[in-house]
Amino acid sequence: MPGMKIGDLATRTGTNAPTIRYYEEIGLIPRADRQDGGQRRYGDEDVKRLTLIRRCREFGFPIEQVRSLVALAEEPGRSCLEARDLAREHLMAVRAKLHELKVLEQSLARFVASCETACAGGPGPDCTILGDLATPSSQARTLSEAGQTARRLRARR
Amino acid sequence: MPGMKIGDLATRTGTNAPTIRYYEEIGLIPRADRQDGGQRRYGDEDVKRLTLIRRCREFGFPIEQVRSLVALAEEPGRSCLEARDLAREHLMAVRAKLHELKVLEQSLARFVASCETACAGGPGPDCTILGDLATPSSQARTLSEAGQTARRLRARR
DNA sequence: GTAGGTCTTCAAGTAACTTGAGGTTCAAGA
DNA sequence: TCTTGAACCTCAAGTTACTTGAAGACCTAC
Repeated sequence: MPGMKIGDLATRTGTNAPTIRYYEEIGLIPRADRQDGGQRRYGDEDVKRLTLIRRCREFGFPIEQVRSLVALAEEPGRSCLEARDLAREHLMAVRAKLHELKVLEQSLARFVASCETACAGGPGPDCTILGDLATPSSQARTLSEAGQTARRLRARR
Repeated sequence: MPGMKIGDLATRTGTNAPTIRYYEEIGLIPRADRQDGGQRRYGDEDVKRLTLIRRCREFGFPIEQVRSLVALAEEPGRSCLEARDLAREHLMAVRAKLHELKVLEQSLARFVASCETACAGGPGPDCTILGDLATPSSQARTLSEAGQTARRLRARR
């Protein structure tokens, strides 16, 4: 009776139940306590852990990267500098993604807006505005650099 | 001699060459012109198309979603309203992601900063700050809602 | 003309889930 | 107390989106 079951944890963290079982299987989260019938029970720290995991996964950080971040979060006695460096690298990658995402957002917003005014009703023939969406970003290297970062992060386990 | 080869397109868009071949195979990009020896040649519009594709993929939009967006970008005569609606849905999803990413960025930044001051040198024992990273976001539903959106977008082909 | 880097196809491998089958558990209502 | 239906269990197979490898062809530069 203490703690929530897998379905509750799932809805609270925006994860599917099978995914949670999968994470347990690969050891990304610790094996959950079972009650008599064998059903898993979870507590608040499981919500926290899984939230962190999902947030990272949502933005393309590979499981192995997430695993090391989670490990740092769990063992507080470990080298603080190591944690900081890992977090800093993570942060840089996140910022690169943030930048790219803003570019995408602006292009889309501009597209929707011009759609609104251009073809107010019928099928407009001059709706080539999407071309704008596809222009390589100002520096023309941001995308590939973000890729680089991601790949580098992946490489170092 | 006209146009660039696959390696050039790859570096310009931050894509691997095999991925480009794969995209051609599944029909996400049109079959490239070949020169005598059978090697693919690309032009500027290929850079644009692939940039758009990669930008969308980078943020988790499934291939089939990207396919329809690209299709809209190619056929300008098509229903403008349809394009707008699709783009608008896309935009909402992007904004949700943007919000989540900002939360992640701030948590990471705060973590790095407090690491800086707390353990300026040796291994600090009180480095439990990572717990902060894992707190469910303010509304406690943002993450799952973003998931919802993504799933809905995926569902409608 | 030959060396090496880049290209070709095709097949198999990988990551991170997702879905399905077939059965068990549990809380709630009759 | 019994029963029924939703939610759980395990295990296996399927899916998406690539990635890697093998074995060979091409092409530019010396």
